[in-house]
Amino acid sequence: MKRPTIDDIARRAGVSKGAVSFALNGRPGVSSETRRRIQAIAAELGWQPNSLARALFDGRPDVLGLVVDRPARTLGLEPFFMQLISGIEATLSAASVGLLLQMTEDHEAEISIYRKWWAQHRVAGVFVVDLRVADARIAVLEELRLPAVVIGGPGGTGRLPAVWIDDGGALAAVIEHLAGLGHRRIARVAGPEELMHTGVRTAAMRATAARLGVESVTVYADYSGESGERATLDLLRGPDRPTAIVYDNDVMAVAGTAAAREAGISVPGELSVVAWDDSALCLLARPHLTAVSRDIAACGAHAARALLDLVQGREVADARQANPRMVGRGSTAPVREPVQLMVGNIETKRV
Amino acid sequence: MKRPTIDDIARRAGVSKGAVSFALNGRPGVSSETRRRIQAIAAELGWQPNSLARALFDGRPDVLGLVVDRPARTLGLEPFFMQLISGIEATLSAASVGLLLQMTEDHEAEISIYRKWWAQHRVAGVFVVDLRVADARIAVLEELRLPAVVIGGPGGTGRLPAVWIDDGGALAAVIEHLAGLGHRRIARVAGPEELMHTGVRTAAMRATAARLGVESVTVYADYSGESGERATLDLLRGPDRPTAIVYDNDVMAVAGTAAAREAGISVPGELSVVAWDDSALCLLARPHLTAVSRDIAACGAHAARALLDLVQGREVADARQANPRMVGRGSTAPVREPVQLMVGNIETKRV
DNA sequence: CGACATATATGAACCGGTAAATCCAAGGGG
DNA sequence: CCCCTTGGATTTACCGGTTCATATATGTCG
Repeated sequence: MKRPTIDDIARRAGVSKGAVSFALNGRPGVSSETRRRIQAIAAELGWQPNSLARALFDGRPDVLGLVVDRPARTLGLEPFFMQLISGIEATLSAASVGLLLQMTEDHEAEISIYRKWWAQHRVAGVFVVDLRVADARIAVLEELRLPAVVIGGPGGTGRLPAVWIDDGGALAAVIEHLAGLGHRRIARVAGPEELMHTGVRTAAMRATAARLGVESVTVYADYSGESGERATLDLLRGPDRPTAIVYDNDVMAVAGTAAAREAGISVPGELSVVAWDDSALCLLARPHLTAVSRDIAACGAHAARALLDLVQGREVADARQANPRMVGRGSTAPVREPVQLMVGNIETKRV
Repeated sequence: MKRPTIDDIARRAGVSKGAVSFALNGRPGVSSETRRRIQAIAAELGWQPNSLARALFDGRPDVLGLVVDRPARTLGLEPFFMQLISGIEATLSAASVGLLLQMTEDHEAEISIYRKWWAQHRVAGVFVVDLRVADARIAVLEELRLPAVVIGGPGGTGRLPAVWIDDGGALAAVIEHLAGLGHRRIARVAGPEELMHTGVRTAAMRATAARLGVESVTVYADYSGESGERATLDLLRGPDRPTAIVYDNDVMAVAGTAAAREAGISVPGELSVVAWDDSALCLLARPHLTAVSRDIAACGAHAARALLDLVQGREVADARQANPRMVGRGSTAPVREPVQLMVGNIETKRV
């Protein structure tokens, strides 16, 4: 099957190539009569612009790129990416812009992918995810002048526009909720320390805990179920056993909950659990997990719109997304009597 | 930053554009001395071919496409796609070929994406997943002569090469295993009936059950946790309660197991459970789920190699991937005494 | 009625590669 | 000494669009 070109249309319409281009792109230079005729022929032939020719001319393809740099092992269960991608995709496909996806397991490799994409004119811009503290990608993208939108932040994104969800506020709300239930020793099993939002949450946790006068401790894991399990058991066997644990993703929360119960610690009786990212996983676990729910797809959609704008040379401002909210379920409960009493006493004395 | 072109190199080397092209593509027509000089300059300038110009010339971009047509809701937890994509990606990125990803929630829409991709010269070929019975995509792709490799089958793929995993054999092995444990009433919570591999598994189940003289029943669900839960409860409350259930994916298996236990049915005491797709999810559940383990990433990698070959005009044969194997864990056990005795009696009488 | 603006269309250049055709000089054979 | 081959390079056309400079007609106005 041969794909029609504007030359075919021009011949059929008995006009020049240029006229066809004008007619199909809605720019002046052809009579409305001719325009209609040309459009009719184009429709009849099923003509579609050759994206390569177009992109070659204006030096920029209508494709945006996303590099995912996480071990495939932890990626599979992580609903985050699929949701993010589906949000991005919804916006891009409406704009007839493609999404180029590449996976890697190495920060340096990711940077060289950007360089390559840029040099080969493969993408007009990129989405940056999993922002790190002092992220090396930022400087490279600025140097290349490759349009980029960072999903994450705020801060640490240089001159690149950022789209983010207020993790700090959400974590504060979680701590407040737990403190309200009487918890006085709250632990958190966090994601990798080098990730920016891990730091944001840690800071928020520290501040909120201090404000409310509760103890807090953060241990770092890698988002995988095994790491969550290990971290949980360490916390539960340690000297000051927490009465509540907040997890930085739902995979670790589910694994941690199962591990705790196997160790004979009832959830939520002796331990309350809060998950981050409210995916179906939280409903697969028993009890159902209380979780922080964020609209990740909406965030992706917003980032996509921002990047489309940026590529077209428009100014783009940083944007905080709708606040996450906590969905209460069966994994959180008031602290049990003995502990509560003791704490109560202390509190009473203080008053 | 300006990206160097072969013209820049030609000027620097004091030769013509053509000479540079020959030198950099390793074709005859330049002396080895000149070739070295040109290559050195190209390396120094950090030249990379403009993929658009190249693709425009030979009418085919070095990009392959994948359309994922599943509701975003069930996609998130489905480790299948991430594993498949990561396998595909590993092969493609080694070959410097991009992967264009698009999501949709509509079979018809998927077909029009193919037409559009083809008409716009966006991809050189596509991967087809979730093969259906009498799949409408096959004819369209053949008509367009768009190179395509079907991940799924065998059969029903027309003239398109297929790469598949032997689901039928694996299901037979599972039934044999369960029958060996004494199970005589085995149910299966399957994926959507319109999917080809669902049918393959159903046929294998029926045949194996008949051969071994066990009862089998299949009910259809949609891969989501809720649907798995519902199907499980229906089976357990029905007249002939099965003593074992095989699930077509791990999400439904986990949900089903949890639902059964909540209904007071012990796993594996009163009910054995086998999951399909051995992801981390199976280890998050309690008890750990016995599962059919397939190397999905390897399958994706193979499909990618096949499609790369196909795009370059080489003949590609159908290929069955390494057989899946069953990983025994805590969710399967011999049938309990009362049932086993009863069945035993019947069997004895028959003999 | 001639000068001039306007509308409509054409032709050619360009984007950055690839490849076929052509050119040129050196070397070999008759 | 001339013809022919051959290696090494150049020229040129082409892929399929976009756009700019340039032609023609048409109409307007002084």
